[in-house]
Amino acid sequence: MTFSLTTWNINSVRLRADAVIRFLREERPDVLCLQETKCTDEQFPLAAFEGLGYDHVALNGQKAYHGVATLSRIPFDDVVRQDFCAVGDARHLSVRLAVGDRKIRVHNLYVPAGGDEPDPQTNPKFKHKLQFVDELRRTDADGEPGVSALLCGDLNIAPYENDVWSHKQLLKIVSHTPVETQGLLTAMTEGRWTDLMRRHIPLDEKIFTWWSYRAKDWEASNRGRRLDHVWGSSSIAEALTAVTVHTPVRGWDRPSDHVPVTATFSL
Amino acid sequence: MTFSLTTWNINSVRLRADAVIRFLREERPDVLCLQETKCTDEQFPLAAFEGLGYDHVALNGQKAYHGVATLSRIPFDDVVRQDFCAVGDARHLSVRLAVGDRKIRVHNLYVPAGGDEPDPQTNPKFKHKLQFVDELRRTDADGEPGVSALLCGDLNIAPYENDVWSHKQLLKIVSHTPVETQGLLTAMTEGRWTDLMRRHIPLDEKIFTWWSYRAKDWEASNRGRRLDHVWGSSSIAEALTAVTVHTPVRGWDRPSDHVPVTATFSL
DNA sequence: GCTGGTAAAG
DNA sequence: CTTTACCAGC
Repeated sequence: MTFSLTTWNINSVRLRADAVIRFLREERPDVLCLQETKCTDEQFPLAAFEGLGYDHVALNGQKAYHGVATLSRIPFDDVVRQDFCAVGDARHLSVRLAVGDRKIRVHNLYVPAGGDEPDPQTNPKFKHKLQFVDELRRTDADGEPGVSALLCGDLNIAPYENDVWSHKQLLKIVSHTPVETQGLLTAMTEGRWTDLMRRHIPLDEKIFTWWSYRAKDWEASNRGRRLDHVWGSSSIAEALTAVTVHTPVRGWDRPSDHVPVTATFSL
Repeated sequence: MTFSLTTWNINSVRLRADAVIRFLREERPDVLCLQETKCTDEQFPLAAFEGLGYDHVALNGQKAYHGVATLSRIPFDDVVRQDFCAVGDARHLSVRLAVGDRKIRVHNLYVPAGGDEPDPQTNPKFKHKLQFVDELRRTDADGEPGVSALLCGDLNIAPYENDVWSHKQLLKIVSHTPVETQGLLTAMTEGRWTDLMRRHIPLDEKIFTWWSYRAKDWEASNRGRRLDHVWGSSSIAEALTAVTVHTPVRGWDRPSDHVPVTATFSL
């Protein structure tokens, strides 16, 4: 039995509902985790997604900023919203569902971007980001007995050298500074998570899931970063069969700056 | 010798420089008075209008709001900017030019819209509008000996019954309330102006120069108003040969909500 | 630099 | 409905 999950920072779900529909029609993942929906739960374009088979939708939205949503073909046993850093941001949503007799917890996360200056003393956004990642250490892949876990989303950190177009040029750029990359890898390790994208694609191969809107020709310059991630508990990591970065989506009309990433499992 | 003048609320001259160029190429009025340029004099797209023969440009702009500009094929003898209501708004610009041996003063005006509620007690925007129109009474068509005068622009008032799509339905709507229409007609009379559009087009014929952006199909519903005007001193009113409301311009790509109005004279 | 949402104005 | 400014994000 296969199971697939996609994570996608959609950068306004209202503006890109059509892109979401196209993606769901073409790829049909079992679960789609969206970040940066940028709308309240009331504003979420639920009607647009009807009739596609994604009858189970969990929302954690807020006005204008952030916001996460999980759409699923499989019903949820449980929905949890965690208020990281207790600031009231809509940045986390987890659901539990059952695939056959396997229970799976799916965390959907949107880590703060962190602003421009990589100094927690002077930049409160960067401090917030570091605190968020620190708090993420407590999210345990094996926290629920008998439940496998997946954690995906826009983590806004590119931890490895080949997660950015130029390791050297980005060492002082927020998303690839040592304090962030170390923090993220620490959270991953302490939480007993496996980086599924890197389990499938070797560390010496570049992976990008995000290309800035600033570049005239994102494809030609290809100055991307891997900001989006899929992590799994050991129990589910063993079942991973494929990871797909949907790069062509960046070339769609009026695209998000992030592309979807799909992990597929044989359970 | 013919002379023609066009008034046009352009609703951002930067966004619609191409429309202005198209209009000038097709119609070639001697003078074009623009309102709602929505830019400072530094931001005005002067370069875009080069090579069309409109070498004489007078500007009274401000950041983001209001702003008037007069483009001319005939040089100016004089330029005056009047600060109506002494609030520092860029809503007036007058130039003087010579056509043969006739001197003409051309006033270019953008009267405040006045907000939604037609009550000067509760709505300061409406109070401002009424004060502006009151001050307009002092603009005299015969103020300069030996100089004919034209006054044009977006006066934001539709004074006659056939200046709106429904007199009855608009009596309490700002732009057609009795206090405004009476105020405008008083200013016209006291200033010894002739309504040139209504000299050419009889009062029992509807004239519209503006259609709301809000209507789905402006042409089908045709719920317009005559908010734009051309007035003249008696001396030049006698020379009027035609008035053209350029209605098709409302159907151009990404149009202004106002269309140009041209008055033509045989001097 | 390009994108998004908000808010005010018309 | 449209435009502008402003703010935030990346």
